Amino acid sequence: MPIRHLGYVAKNLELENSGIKMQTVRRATFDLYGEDIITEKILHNLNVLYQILEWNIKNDIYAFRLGSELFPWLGNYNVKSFKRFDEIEYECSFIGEYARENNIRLSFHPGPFNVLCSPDNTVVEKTIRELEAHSEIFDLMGYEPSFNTKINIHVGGAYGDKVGALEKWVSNYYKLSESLRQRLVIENDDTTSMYSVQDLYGLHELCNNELPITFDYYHHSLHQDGISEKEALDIVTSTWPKDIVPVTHYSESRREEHLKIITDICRKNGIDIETELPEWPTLYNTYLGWEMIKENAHSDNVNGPINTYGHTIDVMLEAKAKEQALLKLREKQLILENTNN
DNA sequence: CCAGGTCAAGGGAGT
DNA sequence: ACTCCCTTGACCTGG
Repeated sequence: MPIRHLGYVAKNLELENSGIKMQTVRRATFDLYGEDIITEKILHNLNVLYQILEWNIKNDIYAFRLGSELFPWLGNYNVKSFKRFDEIEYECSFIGEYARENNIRLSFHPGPFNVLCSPDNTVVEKTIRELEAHSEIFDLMGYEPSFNTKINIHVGGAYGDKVGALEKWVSNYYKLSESLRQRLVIENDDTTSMYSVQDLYGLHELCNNELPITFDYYHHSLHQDGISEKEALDIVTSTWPKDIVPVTHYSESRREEHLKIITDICRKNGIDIETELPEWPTLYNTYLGWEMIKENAHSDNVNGPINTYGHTIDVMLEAKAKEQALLKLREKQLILENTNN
């Protein structure tokens, strides 16, 4: 049973197509209407979330990442001071109870703008406020602080000096509340200037071995830093407490998916890519477009296999096609449990 | 009603 | 300097 829960993130396309979707507001709207519009959106979004969880249960999906837009402009207000806080609190605890009763694992992934090591103290202060606000939502949902309800971020900046940036990160990490630190986890990056699994293991040690690492398969493939996927997974799983199942993120390359679609079409129609493709201008132009796709862009769907190397983990799929991608992957059943290699 | 323009946050990479 | 990528496309407006 190597993958315990296979989950997806942020939204459900099927429900969205039937008009059930999260809402947010622009800054100007927030400034104009303040807590009234935020309250309205929060209550709406919690209702949508309930329907997503309900859909997930029906489809045997027991892990879901909450989008931060659940509470629009989180970190810019104290929800406890809102006139209708009672209602928000009630709905939150209802959701939390519902998720716990059904054994659903929830998590957050605050945006890439949360940078604990920024040289700009205003950014650090805003980051701390926003992360604490995420943690407080889990409090409202009735969760004890735990890595079961993780709040996942990246280091966020290197400034050409990873060591210095990490030192700064650690000093700010200890400014966070105890509750937040019992939820906060750190994820590996996809570029060499940023943080590999090994870099983060160093950070884990600097944080008294209390900061778990979320392993992102695809990011690792783009920034391996000299270690194999298996070695990386061995390392990251060791950073989680024994009684908590580690979480990993899984996605694939949009560029390769694009290329595969074109080559499949060509193969089916007997078109030789090297010599004959230019005779089909539309297809050819689409083909040429693949190089424009950024290397780190995510695909719509994923093919797997996801290799757990004998570890028991939860896997969050980060695919544009969301729950549809999950259903398709599950059909393919391409999940490996290798313990050797 | 819908397509297209625009947006709120920090940082890095590619052009 | 500008655009894309990451979290996550949704909001808002003009035709």
